Amino acid sequence: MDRKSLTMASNRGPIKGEVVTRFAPSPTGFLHIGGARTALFNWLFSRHYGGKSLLRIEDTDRKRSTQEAIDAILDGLSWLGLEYDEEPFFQSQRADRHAEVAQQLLASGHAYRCYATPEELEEMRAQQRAAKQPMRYDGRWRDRDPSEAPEGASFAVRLKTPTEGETSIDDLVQGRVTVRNEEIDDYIILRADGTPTYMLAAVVDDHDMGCTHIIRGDDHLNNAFRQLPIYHAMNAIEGGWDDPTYAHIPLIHGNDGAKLSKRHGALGVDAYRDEMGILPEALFNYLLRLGWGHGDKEEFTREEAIELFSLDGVGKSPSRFDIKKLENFNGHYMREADDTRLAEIVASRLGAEANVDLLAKAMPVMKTRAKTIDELVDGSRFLFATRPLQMTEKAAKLLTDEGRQYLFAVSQRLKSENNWTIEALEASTKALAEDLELGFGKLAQPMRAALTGTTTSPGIFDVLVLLGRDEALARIDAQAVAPSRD
RNA sequence: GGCCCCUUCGUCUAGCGGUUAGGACGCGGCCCUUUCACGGCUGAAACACGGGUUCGAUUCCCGUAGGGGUCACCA
Repeated sequence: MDRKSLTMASNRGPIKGEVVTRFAPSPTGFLHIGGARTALFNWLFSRHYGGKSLLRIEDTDRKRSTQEAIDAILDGLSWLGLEYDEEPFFQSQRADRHAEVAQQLLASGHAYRCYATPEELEEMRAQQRAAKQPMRYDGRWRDRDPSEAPEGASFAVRLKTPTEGETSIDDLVQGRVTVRNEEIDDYIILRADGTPTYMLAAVVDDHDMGCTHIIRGDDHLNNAFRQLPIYHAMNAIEGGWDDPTYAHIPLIHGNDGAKLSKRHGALGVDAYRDEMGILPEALFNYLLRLGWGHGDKEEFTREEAIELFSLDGVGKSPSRFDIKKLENFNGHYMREADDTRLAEIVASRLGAEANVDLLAKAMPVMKTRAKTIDELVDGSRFLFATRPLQMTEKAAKLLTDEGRQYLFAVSQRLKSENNWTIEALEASTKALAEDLELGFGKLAQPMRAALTGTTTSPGIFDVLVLLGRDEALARIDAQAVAPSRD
């Protein structure tokens, strides 16, 4: 089956094994939320059809590309579990190939030399701007005879794009989109210094990598109409350059509806992992649901996502990033997560004093009380606190004279309790409350303060058992005061 | 400014001519309860506006308004 019938079959889905997608970030910064979702959709799409997922680093802007950014992107992708079927391609290593295609285009008359200087072009745009005319290259060198070229002047190579008619794409997300060809100017494919521009490099790489589907942000929608003429020209020259199928997914906006920028929480995925304590499966699920839906279903495992994902479930309107919902997913996945795994993550943040075994034991009662790893870490600190405990303001208020006297009574009672289990401790503490004719809370809150230094914690008997008899009694005794005689 | 795209509760979304417009997050209430959570129940909350087409429009078409994207020898 050739590419054409593949495209035509797109509403029923491509044929298994023939799909090749790519994620093509430019390494000028971390992997942000929008890029991560684009990567996710590409990956899911090709996995769904049993195709190939490729990765291409668009590092042709050497000034802005950094190794740190490349590492951060690779790291973020693997953390999310998006693995690729081949080693990453580096666009900068393919400049010769790009130039080669530019020469083919030039030799065949699909491109031409433009001797206009940057200053000259800037002036042209200024005039267009002033006259409120569309700003585009006016084709001043398009039909000039090569003999008119200034002696020894440098030139850029421009693509000779069609001037009449119109071009339509059947975008898998946007539907049919049509643009008049006159809107597309003759843009530069090879700079005066002989290096390729993005517009050329992306097309050549997509073709050479065999990409069948181009899934990217809809900020590239206009680029499709600029890139297609290269496919058409090369197809005329040597054949085999069929149009790819496009899918332009809407962008993610910040909470205020503006484009997601660094100010708006366009953090790198590493920040969600390291600073907030988000689990990869939570971000995966959240990103999946941002712009894509499948009926009422909210939670998806990786396998379900691969099974159910399709581009016609992707909406056309931009969506806003909502940290609350991400946190909700995170809480959900933490509750499902393996206790030892969570304990290890928490321990690595707590440092030397942490004990993974104790954390793992505590995790069942800790993790229902946290939405992020950060909260889990904070909630776990009391386990490793040293006496005298730091009291929060609220906890200190609980330790009134009365409260301290209750603690004394509790201490007396628990010291005679040899069976240090939740059930036994609960039975004797509640019996004490009855003896004293007190509500159980009157005893529990001062205990919580004395044992944890805070007013919120897991159930008080869980705390008692987790700390162990000696430490628990020591903490209570540290705050207890014997009732005065009078 | 030209071109392109978008518009269902505050947010993410379901809906694909006839529904009491559904779910989730968040928010309020109740239950559970030793705190905080979790969990359960429950409540408030939306089809941007104006024209058509149609027996009937959230759904199809055209405008208006609002929002977004893009117009480099950046990617």
